[in-house]
Amino acid sequence: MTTDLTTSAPATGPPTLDEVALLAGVSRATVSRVVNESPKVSPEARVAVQAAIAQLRYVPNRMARSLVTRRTDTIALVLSEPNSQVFSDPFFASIVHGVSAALAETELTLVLLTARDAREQQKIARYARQGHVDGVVLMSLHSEDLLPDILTEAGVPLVLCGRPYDGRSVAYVDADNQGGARVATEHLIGLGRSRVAVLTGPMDMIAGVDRHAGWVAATTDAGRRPDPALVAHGDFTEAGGEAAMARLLDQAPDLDAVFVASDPMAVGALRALRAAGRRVPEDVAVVGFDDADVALTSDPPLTTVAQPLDVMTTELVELLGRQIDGRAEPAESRTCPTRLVRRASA
Amino acid sequence: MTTDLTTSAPATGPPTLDEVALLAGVSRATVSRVVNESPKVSPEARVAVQAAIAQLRYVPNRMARSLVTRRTDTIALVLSEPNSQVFSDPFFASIVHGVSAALAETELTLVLLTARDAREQQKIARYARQGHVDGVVLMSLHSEDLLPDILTEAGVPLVLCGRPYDGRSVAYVDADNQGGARVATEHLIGLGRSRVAVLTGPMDMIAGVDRHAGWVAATTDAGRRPDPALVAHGDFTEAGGEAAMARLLDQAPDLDAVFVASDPMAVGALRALRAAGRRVPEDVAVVGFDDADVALTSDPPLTTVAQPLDVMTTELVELLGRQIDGRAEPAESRTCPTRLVRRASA
DNA sequence: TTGAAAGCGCTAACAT
DNA sequence: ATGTTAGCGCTTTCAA
Repeated sequence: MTTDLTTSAPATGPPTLDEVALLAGVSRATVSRVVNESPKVSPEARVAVQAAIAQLRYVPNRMARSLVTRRTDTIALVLSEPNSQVFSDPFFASIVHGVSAALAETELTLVLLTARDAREQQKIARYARQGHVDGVVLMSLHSEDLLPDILTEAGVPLVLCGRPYDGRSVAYVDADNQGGARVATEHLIGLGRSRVAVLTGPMDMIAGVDRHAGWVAATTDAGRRPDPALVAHGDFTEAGGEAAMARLLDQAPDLDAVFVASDPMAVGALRALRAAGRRVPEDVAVVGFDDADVALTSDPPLTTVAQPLDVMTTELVELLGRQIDGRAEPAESRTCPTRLVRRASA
Repeated sequence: MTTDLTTSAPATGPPTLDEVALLAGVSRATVSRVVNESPKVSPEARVAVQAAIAQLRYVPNRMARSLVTRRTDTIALVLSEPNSQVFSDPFFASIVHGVSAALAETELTLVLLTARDAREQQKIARYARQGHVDGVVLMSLHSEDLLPDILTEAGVPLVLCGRPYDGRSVAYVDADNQGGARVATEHLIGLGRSRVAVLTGPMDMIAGVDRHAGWVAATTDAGRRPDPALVAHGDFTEAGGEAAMARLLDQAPDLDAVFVASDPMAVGALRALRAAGRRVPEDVAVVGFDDADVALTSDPPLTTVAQPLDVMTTELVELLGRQIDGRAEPAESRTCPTRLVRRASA
């Protein structure tokens, strides 16, 4: 099954650099230069090579190339989360969309990897260590994740989407959750509301913690005591928001404003408020937190804290790129500002 | 920057086979045999090599291996669909979950790729042609997709998830949509209903076409004329289902049963029925089509046609595996039977 | 500007 | 059972 090199016998598999070189009447090196757009090639040679490439439908073998360049030109976006329905999370979908949009201009390819359990995490770690990707963007939503350590220790360029729960030294990009929550709360206070509640997320997610902290800070700064009765935790879902809002109304019937720390929860909260006969915003002013880069299509339209998802995804690939190129400070991170988007209601 | 081969100087990058061999006091070939679990290795050698591997934290370089084996041990699941919110589609999420579960037992890795436009399709085609993956499972929901042709023509093993719209000769795995729709309709007719409507999907999706065809077949077989007034098309979404149901009630106020061709649409349809003051199932009997392998948690619970997603995903990887190993008939395909799951209501 | 030659890290005959 | 050897397809000095 040895290929006869002396004849121009039809190739066994896909065409190689040598076959192109043969057809174009130049050397391998010249073909390589053309493929890699080196300027040091004569126009005639270039044309001949390009013709040969087209004729043979030549595509460079990335494995062979990677072997020498040590680059794969692909980065992984890994979703480390046991719950498989995270796909349905609009925030996740938006991040995927943003990152791949940021990569669209590039020659880089994005591969999506999911790790539902420790075993799959190991598999991904192996995949990365084996040199399949140049770097990884990790969306890890909870605290007990092995991947950051494994990857860092293995020297795989890594940027987290979302600040790590513990203060570990890893590069990350996050929205300014605390600042956003603070602005939202201040807005509500500025509206003259006296009992401003917060419907925050689970406290094992940093976003939940930070958004709660922002409410506490704004409340304290206004010279008020952060009343525990004004706090309820949802799970960032619509149903969770509805239940938590009901609890809040129970704990503090006199509340006249609420900052809801995610937009699905806000939809649920509005439903609970309606069910309780409270009017929005006359009776209760509501500010939401936009997790999905989508204007909240609620009824009534809500003022929201918007996350700059486009900025975040851009920073994500920018930072990862710097790490890959070796021109990044250790654990260089970004916290992207949010902004308050005022809509009709409050 | 040349590595000094005469000394055991600390390696520049990750450890290589040679370094392991040196440390274990054997040859490269023996290390390779241990790594690849060849039986032709003495216990002593094996132990020594394993120790060296552990000590050096050696991980084989997949690029180098692929270059010679011509295998990457990774397959791609590509989602070819312009609408980026497909991620939210529970059917898609279920397929991803099922395929990766089927692969969990294997050494194969699954990478997810998305193609929102022609440009991204080309990028993916290139990615596959460059030898990054051993094969691809393609979820292409609409008809005008370039990828099947490009990949087939490039000789990339390919299995479609869902029957291709045109009768092209490609391997695919699909649910028996027509059979399922037929059974659902027959069930409704068997219930004694005389005006059985259908709320089907868009006709540029084969699933929509097939499910509609099943309704037509069952209706005709029952000696009835398929009344156009009893047909409405949704877009497989909840909102689309609600709107289409409203249209249906408008076109045929006398309908007393409806087969709804997707479960999100069924949820919407129930809402529309409720809004119109129709009672389910007394007034209108409803059968849904379960796209997400999730028991419909509707109110009231609905009898549904269940797709065997676990079977489908298993077949998907099985078929692709056969193609990769070169032991598959050309365009060998599977149509997986559905079954009717009766619940309280109808 | 071009070509010749030396590998990248690994597997797979082929010897031994 | 083990080592030696020859590449896989490509990039990249180094000469010419």
